[in-house]
Amino acid sequence: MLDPKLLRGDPEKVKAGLKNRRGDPSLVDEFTAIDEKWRKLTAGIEEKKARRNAASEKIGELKRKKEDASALLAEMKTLSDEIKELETKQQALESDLNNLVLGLPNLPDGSVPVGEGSAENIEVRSWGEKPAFSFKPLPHDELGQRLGILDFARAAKIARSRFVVYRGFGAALERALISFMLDLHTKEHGYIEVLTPLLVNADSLRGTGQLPKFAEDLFRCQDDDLYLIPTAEVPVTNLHRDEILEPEKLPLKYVAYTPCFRREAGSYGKDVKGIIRQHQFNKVELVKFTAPENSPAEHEQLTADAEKVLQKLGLPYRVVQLCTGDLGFASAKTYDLEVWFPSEGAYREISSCSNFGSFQARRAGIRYRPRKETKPEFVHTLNGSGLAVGRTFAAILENYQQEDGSIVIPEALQPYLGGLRKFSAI
RNA sequence: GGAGGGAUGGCCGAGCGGUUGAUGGCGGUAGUCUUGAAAACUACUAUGCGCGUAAGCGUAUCGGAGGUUCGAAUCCUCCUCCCUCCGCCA
Repeated sequence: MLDPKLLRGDPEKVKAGLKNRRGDPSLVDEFTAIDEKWRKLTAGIEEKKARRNAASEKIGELKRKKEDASALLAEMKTLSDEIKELETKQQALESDLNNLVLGLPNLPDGSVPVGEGSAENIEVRSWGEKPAFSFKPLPHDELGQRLGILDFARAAKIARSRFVVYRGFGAALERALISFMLDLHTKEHGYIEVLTPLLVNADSLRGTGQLPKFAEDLFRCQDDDLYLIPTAEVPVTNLHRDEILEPEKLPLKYVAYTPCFRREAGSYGKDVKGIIRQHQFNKVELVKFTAPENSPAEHEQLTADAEKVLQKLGLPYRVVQLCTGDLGFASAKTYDLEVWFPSEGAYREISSCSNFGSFQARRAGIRYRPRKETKPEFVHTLNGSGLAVGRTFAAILENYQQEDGSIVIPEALQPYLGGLRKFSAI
């Protein structure tokens, strides 16, 4: 959520920011118009309430002295009715204002390149050497099926399309990746591991920005009004919703493994093959709460922490900075990590590391007190995948495939697979 | 699922229609005392919103949403969460 004071104080700046990220600047004018009405109305209501409060006190006094208060009483009756009527109008304005503000995306950070879409994203750096093959490298889904470790047909039978069954070594590899990532981030990067609910309420989704705008992307349990999480960002960031954090505890760093559930509405026909785009996938997520002045540095570090996973696994990747037009709804600045897929001869997103500034903190009421005597301020929140496990699985199959159809296990992963160095179909 | 009990400020805990934003305690901050510290004592110590350059003024907030009333932390209705007992269950 944007600061209403910024919306009021510098509407032109907000409009410019919205334009850059392909938002609708006219919403700012709409806000101003409703806000002005609201303020006028509110001032009137408060003035009436002040009168009522004063009179009520007097009535109490009169009654205690057993004097007659009926004239005042009658007067206050009509005043109270007036207030009630005005408050109905006020509530309508507030709800309009609220919906409007909750629908506004975050403003891009000043350091983000202006651009229309993914074509204008900027490669920041790349790492690793793309493997050279003396044969035509196969796509991961084909490898997985040949090795008997991925089963799409049966997953579609028991659920529907865009689900997968991991079998045998496949299941073990997925589990090994999860453990490896969690160990790396907890033991070497200082994150606290959390295991959260996978179902969350609407307040949580509003806090991180998935609601109200992106309801169609979520699986919802209608009877209970709970939603399956689309990312661990939701439960982990909301861990501290409506809290005031101790400044000495910042930065607070969490890592969480969770399955993620996405309806993928509107992506029909996109990535239909393989495990790149599934309704359910595993992800290890990094989440940070920081003081505002530290968030840029923490953002760089978080990105580096995610990169470390790819480096240890020996997977070639590049870091891309998203331009203003490609930024996610809540993000002020984002780096995508893209891993190399030999079968496609292309890099594909495997992690997205974002600084949300105070956008989520304001929605979710996450604050800290810089000093004992100062007022609480909103923290900055950041998060990034460290990494998307399914896509990491796919990248390993593709990058480590051998001509005989076997898969070489990256060294860092071997301890998690009982020392296995290579997997071949049985 | 059935029967009961509860939710109040950073925390504990009073209040149960009329200066109650809310007694008291703990914690915190500042000061007095002390060579220093502890102890003791004194003062201060919630947040949102509006108006105002500011001091400040107004208003709202006692789990949430409604209602009754001139006036609600206190009464009524619905909802959520927590606790105890029974049932069921991994």
